[in-house]
Amino acid sequence: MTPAFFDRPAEAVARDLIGAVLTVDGVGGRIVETEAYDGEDPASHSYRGPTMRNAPMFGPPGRAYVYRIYGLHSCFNIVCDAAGSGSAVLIRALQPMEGLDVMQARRGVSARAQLCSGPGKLCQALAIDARLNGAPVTAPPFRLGAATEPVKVAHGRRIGISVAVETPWRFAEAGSPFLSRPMQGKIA
DNA sequence: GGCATGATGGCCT
DNA sequence: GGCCATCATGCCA
Repeated sequence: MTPAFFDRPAEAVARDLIGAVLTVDGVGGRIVETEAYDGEDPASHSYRGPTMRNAPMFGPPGRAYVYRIYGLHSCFNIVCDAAGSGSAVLIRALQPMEGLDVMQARRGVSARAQLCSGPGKLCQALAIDARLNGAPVTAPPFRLGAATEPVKVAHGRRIGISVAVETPWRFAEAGSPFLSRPMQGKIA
C-alpha cells in the first residue's frame, strides 16, 4: 500500500480499508471497522483548525495520528487527503490474525473477539502509542496490505460523538463478530 | 441484558 | 473548569 492510497477523501479511504491487513511488528489482523473524519466535520478534531495536538491531521497523507483520550486510552488514525483538509480515518476494530499470544498478554484477555474490538483496545493490543504519532504507516514497524478478496461493507452512524451524528461515516464488514458494536446500517 | 461510574491526562473556552 | 472519537467493572433486573 502506498501513500497515494490515502491521498483521497477520508470517507473513500475508510471504506477501502475494510479487509486490509494491518500489523505493527508482526502483530495485528484484518481491519473490520473504521470511521472517517474531516475538517468540515464538527465531530472532528480538525474542525477548529490546526493545533499542537491535531497537527498530524494537517500533514501528509499516510501518516499516523495517535492521540490519547480520557487520559488512558490511545486511538489510532491514518491521515488522508493532502491539501490540508484535516481528514483522517479512525481504525476502530481488527479481526486478530497474527501474534494472538502477544495481544492476549498485552490485553490481559484471551477471547479473540475482545482483543481488538474497539479503538482503545486495538492500540493496547498492537502497542500503538504516542511514539508512533506522525510515523508513516507505509513503513516499518507498520505493515499494511490491501484487501485480497471482496468484503461486504456496511455503513452507519459513528460512535461516541454528540454532533454530526447523522453523517454515516462508520464503515464495517457486515456481520463481523469482531466489531466494537454491531452494525446497524445498510450494505454499501 | 442494560445502565451508572471511576480511572486519568491533555486540550479548549 | 469542563469536556472528551474509551474501557472495565459493578449493580440491578
